[in-house]
Amino acid sequence: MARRPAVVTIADVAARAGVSLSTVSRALNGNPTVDPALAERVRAAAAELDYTANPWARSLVSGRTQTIAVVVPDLANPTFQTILRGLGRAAAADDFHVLVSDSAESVDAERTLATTTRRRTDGVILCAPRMPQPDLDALAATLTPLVLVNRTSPDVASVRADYGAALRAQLDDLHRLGHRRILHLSGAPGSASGAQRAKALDAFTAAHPEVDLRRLPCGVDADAGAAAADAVLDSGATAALAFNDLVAVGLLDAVRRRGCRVPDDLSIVGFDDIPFARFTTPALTTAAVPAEELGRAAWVRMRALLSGEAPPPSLTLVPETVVRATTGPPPS
Amino acid sequence: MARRPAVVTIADVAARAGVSLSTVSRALNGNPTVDPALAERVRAAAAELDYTANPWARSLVSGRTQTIAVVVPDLANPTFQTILRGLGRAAAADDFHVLVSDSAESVDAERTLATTTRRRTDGVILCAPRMPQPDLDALAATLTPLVLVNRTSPDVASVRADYGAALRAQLDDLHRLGHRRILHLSGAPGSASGAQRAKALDAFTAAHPEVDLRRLPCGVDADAGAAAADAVLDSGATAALAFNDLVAVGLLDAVRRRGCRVPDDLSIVGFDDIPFARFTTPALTTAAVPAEELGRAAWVRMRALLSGEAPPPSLTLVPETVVRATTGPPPS
DNA sequence: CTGTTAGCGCGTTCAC
DNA sequence: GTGAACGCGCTAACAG
Repeated sequence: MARRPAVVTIADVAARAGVSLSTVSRALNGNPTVDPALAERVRAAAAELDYTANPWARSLVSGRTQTIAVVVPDLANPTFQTILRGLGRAAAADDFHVLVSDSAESVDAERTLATTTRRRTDGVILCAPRMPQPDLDALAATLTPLVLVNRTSPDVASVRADYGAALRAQLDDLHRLGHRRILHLSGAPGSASGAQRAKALDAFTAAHPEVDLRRLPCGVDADAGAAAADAVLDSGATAALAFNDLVAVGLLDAVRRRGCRVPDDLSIVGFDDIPFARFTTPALTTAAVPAEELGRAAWVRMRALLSGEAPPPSLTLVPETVVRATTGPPPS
Repeated sequence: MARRPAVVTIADVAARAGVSLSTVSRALNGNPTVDPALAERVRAAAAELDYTANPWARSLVSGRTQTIAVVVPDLANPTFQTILRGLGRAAAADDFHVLVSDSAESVDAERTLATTTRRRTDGVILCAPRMPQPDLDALAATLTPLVLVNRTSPDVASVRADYGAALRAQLDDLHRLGHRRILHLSGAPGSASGAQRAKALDAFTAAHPEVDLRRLPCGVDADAGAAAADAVLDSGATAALAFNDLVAVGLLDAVRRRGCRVPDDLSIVGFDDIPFARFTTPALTTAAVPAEELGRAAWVRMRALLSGEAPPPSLTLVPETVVRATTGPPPS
């Protein structure tokens, strides 16, 4: 049984202003074909009654909700938090609301959530780093408007960071410092950025046969980084590149507890530049993924899509290397 | 002009199953007065057509949206992120959606957002740490169902951490260690938890006249903590209690850069136990606010409210002190 | 320029 | 047990 809250409807406003429903609707929606005097009277009545159009009724007829859906794998990940924040604030500035869902790292949930939340919103912005490409393409075909974050699919608007380019820069920096035994903590298998990075790794190996560049499968959080500490130390590598800052932080802490000096004994490089990267000891060298900017850019594309315009071209930002204090020359 | 996407409606299902609209509606809503065989036929038809009821039409008639609104001051704050995560996952488990808004630390925006998002959802969960109590009470009177996080108001469901009790415990620990000159970095003025803490500070001062306990106004983020470093060092205090871990982290980093040894020269205590607190150097002593649990508990109360039940009593969790390595005896 | 009318897609009384 | 009809609150055609 519906609790029907006693709210004021357009009929109340019409009665108070002494006009018809349509006039109220037109006046409040800024339709220019209304007599300015009447429009003013309507606005006054609406204000006195504290009237706001029922969003569901409005959506039912207009097909629009002023709301977008955002799907992320895990709200505990600083990068997604930051993307969400940038996105949310940008959308709010355009009077749009944001429906978030956290897929708990489940690709199935991502697919389901994207579809179900689409039904209650005007479009979806999807972060699905580990969804297989064919699945993503198939999903994208059924989902519009859609903006992808850190993924691409044919004819789909997207914004992404160039993980490959940034990794290349990090490798070059390490090489320039003299490192010849480098370990890459590769994160969970199957991620899209992981593929970009694998390519960069391959290219680097081809270009620098003198470098022993190995990969170590690994998780994506601080615990995973800590768990990898022994393997990293045993590997004899002089530098470790972490999948992200969380992994780097966990690794840094764990190796230091084992008496390893960073960067004297081991250089550590993160990825993302989360807010805390500045505050590790030593401060973490990393690549700054402009997550807030990605969020804003995703909104800009969604907004264009919603107004039927062609969205700005897909955006690729290359994370800038920020050298702090966890990197240095290899031990001699 | 409404883009009317070609979606299947209840009428399509009815036609396919060879029954009336009402039967489809009843069958799909589990109304027991439908012939089981018919119900099955309807479900089959719905499945084949991949039918889902239009949520806006459903909301329009039922008055329910399966969505709740969450308003937070800043999505960049780890505590709110964690609350949101716990809340979101709990709500999702009950098939509810979450509409988030970030007020950008503006009390005005909090008020507005709470009201406007209420109209598109079934209830709101409000984190408004700095809204003056009279304003909060007034807002609460117009907003139902409502669950407050870290605030209370007469007859309003709420979940909170007991900042006073936790601060008391921290002060006792410091006193037991021998500290007699203690500085409290009090955060932005006007926050509710700030008031609780002020009381705890007053009580401690009354009970321990031998202790020089001072307060230093301060912001709520790492930059604020860093900015307070000189003042803290000049004060001659042997221990500093930060408003939250962000402030503590900023302070810790800044004093160490100035050559101050922590905890030998200065003990630092945080508040919240954000994920990163384990990874500072030294690891941060703090009070663990169970943010994820608060989020879950907020949802449990909202769910009760939504089903017309009396919500569980207001919850007050006392953050547990977690002693790590930034605290020790004062310098002798 | 304004009022009347007809849906938007669904849940839910009512009769049958 | 099932179907027809109404109405949720609003916008957009259509007259006037």
